[in-house]
Amino acid sequence: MTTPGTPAESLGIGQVADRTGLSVHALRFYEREGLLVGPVRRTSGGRRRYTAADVDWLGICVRLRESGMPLAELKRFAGLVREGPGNEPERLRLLDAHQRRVEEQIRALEECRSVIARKVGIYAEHVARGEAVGLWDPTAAAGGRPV
Amino acid sequence: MTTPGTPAESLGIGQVADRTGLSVHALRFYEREGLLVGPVRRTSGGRRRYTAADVDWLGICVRLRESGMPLAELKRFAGLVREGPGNEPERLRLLDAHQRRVEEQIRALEECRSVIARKVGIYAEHVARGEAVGLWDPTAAAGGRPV
DNA sequence: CTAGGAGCTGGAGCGCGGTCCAGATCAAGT
DNA sequence: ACTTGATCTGGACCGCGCTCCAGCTCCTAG
Repeated sequence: MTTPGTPAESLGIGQVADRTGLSVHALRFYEREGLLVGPVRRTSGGRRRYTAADVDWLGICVRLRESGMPLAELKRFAGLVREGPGNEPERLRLLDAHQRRVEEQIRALEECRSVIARKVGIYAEHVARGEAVGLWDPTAAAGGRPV
Repeated sequence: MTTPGTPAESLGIGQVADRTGLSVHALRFYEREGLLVGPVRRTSGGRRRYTAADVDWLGICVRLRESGMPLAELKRFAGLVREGPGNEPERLRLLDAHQRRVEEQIRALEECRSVIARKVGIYAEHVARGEAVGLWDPTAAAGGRPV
């Protein structure tokens, strides 16, 4: 698809920031921290030029981060990829473990949601009743928890 | 031992820590930060005694925190509850807004999960069939499959 | 009575994940 | 040439949410 070494296909840091949702600060930070698979190419003037592959990788980084992977682990993953073929089982273990954590997170969030939804329901009812009656009556304990 | 022979209706900070999953440090911190609805009762010796209502409230705090509510907002909520009846609509708005954020989080996580699951699938396939074959060369990134 | 563990306070410190600043350089438009 | 804006580097700094420390007190078990 892309002719190797074609500079026209590369993006500046600002454009990459736009596309990935990361700030330019974060992009430089990630690079410094070794979260990228390869070194970012530079123009003669020293500006970063990101390839499509760089952007793809950053997209993955964003997903992994969004789902709670710590930078340290992301760094480990980047390291494995950087090493090249041979460690796929390890990459798989890492991703798979993360996936399980994500599933657990979703489960936990759903539980939170249902707890909150119940509270919302209670308040909605109180509010509806209060507005129907006019004002809430502080003396009415209403037989429920105030929370 | 671990369990002081204390009256049933109130709990020491350690017991509350056990029941809520918060550390004793966190419990004292939350109190200092005004995240509790009322002041915690004390023994004559100055030790905290938590009521069931305190523990209930802390349970809610834990859920809200787990689902990403910042302490500042939790504090605001605590403040509203502390004020007593009259501000239910505001409490409702707060909880409802949070609930929506939680739902958005779940959505985002599910998207991440599916992206990750796809990667896991790819790696699983590679690992299953590729132990003997050279898989993918990171240096030949141009035009190659993304990681 | 004594020992040892749980709890107290105020305040310092920490890990994470960036964010921001200063001061310089590069690149593009007019 | 000049201006404007994007980008560069190294390092300082920040917000959040706790966590830990020192030094002391309380309280119960043996």
